[in-house]
Amino acid sequence: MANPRKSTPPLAAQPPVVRRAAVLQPGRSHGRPTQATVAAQAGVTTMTVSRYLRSPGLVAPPTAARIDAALIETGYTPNKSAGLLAGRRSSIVAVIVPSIANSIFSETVQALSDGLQAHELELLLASTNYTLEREEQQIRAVLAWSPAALVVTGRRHTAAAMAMMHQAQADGTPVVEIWDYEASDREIVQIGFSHTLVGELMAQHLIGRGCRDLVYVDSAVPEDFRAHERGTAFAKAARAARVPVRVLQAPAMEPMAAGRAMLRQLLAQGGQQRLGMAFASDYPAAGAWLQAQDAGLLVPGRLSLLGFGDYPIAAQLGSGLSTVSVDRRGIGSVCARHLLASLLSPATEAVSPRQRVMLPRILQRGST
Amino acid sequence: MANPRKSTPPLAAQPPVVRRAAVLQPGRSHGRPTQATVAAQAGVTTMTVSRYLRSPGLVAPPTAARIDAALIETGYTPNKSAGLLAGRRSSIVAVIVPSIANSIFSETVQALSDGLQAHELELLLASTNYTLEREEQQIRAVLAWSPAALVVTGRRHTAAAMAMMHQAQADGTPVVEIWDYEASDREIVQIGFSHTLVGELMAQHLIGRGCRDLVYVDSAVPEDFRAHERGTAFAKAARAARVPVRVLQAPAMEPMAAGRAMLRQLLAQGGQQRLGMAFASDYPAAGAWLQAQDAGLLVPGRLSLLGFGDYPIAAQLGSGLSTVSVDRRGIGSVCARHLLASLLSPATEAVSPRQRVMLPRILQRGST
DNA sequence: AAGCAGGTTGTTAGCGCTAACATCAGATGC
DNA sequence: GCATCTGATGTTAGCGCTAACAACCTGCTT
Repeated sequence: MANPRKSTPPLAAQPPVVRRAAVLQPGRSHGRPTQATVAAQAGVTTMTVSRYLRSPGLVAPPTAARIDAALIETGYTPNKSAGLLAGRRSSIVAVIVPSIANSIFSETVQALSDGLQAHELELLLASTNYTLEREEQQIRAVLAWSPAALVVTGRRHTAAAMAMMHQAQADGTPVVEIWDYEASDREIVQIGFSHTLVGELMAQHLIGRGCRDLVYVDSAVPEDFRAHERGTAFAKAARAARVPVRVLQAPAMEPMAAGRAMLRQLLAQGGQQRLGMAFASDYPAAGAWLQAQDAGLLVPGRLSLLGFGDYPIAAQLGSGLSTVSVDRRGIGSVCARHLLASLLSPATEAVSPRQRVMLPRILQRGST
Repeated sequence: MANPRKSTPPLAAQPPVVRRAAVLQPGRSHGRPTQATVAAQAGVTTMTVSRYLRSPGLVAPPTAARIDAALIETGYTPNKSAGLLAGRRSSIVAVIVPSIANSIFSETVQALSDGLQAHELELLLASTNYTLEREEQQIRAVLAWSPAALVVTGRRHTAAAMAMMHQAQADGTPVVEIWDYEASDREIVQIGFSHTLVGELMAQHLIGRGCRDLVYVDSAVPEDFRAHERGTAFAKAARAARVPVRVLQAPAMEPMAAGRAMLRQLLAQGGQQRLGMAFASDYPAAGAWLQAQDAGLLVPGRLSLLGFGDYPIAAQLGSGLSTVSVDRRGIGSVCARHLLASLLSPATEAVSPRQRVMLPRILQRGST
């Protein structure tokens, strides 16, 4: 835990935001109606209002009706901060992903959200922009809201982040890592698939389709460890099969444009063999596909293209872009099930390890 | 002189990994270290710890050092709920968008987030999945967290949602509608552009490029009001120019596939004129582009295609897909600036109406 | 020497809500 | 008729933190 602020701008001690009703009672009150307002209106105590809101069955029908009327009349909005503070039961599940925009995670998040919604759990979503440092910050930030559970992406974190995760788990907050599944001695639950396996499958597929010159176009993002891991496994598998292989990093530009650029660059270098290119995602693969088409290159005769992720675009390109399909939604829904189970009965592990491993699958289409 | 009167090191006494003892003190405490834990450790009162955390300059250096050490040793995590409750000062900006996954909004959200980050404001993001009812629920839900500001998408809402927005605004919480800008008598600040104008521009562009048979392929989502609005304006402008026009709803399938399907359907119907198709987004337009290519159709000779949004894919397709460029990031950053201004000085409106209107722009590429 | 400014820390009193228990009717049993 | 139970509501005491102000230190006037 680092200290919150290092350098001290002595006068800049101003709070970032002042949100107060302009002129109010001497009291510190918000101005908004509270349970006390409702209670007064309905002629009961706040406890009865609270009780009615959280378990209406315990309140006598006539009283309930009065409270109901008062709720509407006052326009009461609950104050979750107060509820959380007093009740010590959180309705928040904190989820930290590398990127919100990236649709590869958004489907998982959607599935997770769907699975939790029925149980009145809300999602607190944060993104790290693919940096571990920012992830650490975000974990710290979301923990300040005392979430009921914490979900992070991948199994690589800063030491401080790991410490917080373990601390949270020790305090009884379920912690889950998604989008990865690799043997480890840690006690954090993983839900995902093996990126090593994906890399191997990709290499095997391209070799099986007759490629004798392999290239893995790696993600340009330094901290996209999962993409790198697929690349490493890809290269290893290729070498094991005695097929020449290169791992090249995509240029740091828009992914489809990067795919185009990579193919141009490779073609400029010449080479006789049937070239097999595997990509860190479908987008650069699609870019390369379009580039190949513009260049009049025979796909898959001269060039085979294999993407990753099974994004919609892969199915739309001509005879289709081969890709690796992973159960993005599955990760989210299994995660939801796991969390619900462990929140309801902390002792048991309701979702078995077997259910937490997803199996990646090669989707062969026209490009290989 | 850190003098621990309370000789209870609460953390050291805990065994390494135990699921939060059910056998804790009779108290209702969480178990996690609080400011009181830190204060005891540092030999000061909680107030001094609180003070140090929020304005370090007010604490004497030696004390600050002791507190710093205590913070690290205890592994203190702040409790935002308690802080919010006591301080009545929120660091949350609630943002409600139709879809998180949809990259059209994610860039705006990203820009907004970037703009707020420097001021220690966090984003509470919620999505409506394009239904007004769900939007109302989400507004209700986020208001329970007493956000410092509320940002919603578009200008159509349920009556109850509108009531909550106005109530919030009356209570001093800035409320902003993004992604739309149309004259109205309400007092909610809008930041965006006129979708009517976009529709007109699209029609004019296609007509200008010689199309004499126009089609607007509308969004399949019933509550994507902004797409419908563009379509309505498109049709109106075409009729004004005495050019035949149809507005067709895309089939409810994956957007690119829907674009393909629409073009197939139109071609099956025949027609001699130069066809001009405008789409609700670049994705179906890209689908149609791919379909046209597969069918060997002359673009833009026989068929002109015009997308919306200027997504990356538009630039990648052959000689490019013409589209409408809107300043997605701009909406977010102007919104951030506006919120910061009105949070700091609620009275003034720092961002002028002129700055809040974005101008859509036709981006002509190879497809028209 | 008393007074005073300015910096540093402590005290008190909540914020809005809820757990745990207490209370008090009316209904039931014998 | 009295003890007992059940159901409905109230009372008390916080949750962890912070606003407001009080108290206490220097060091320096006057």
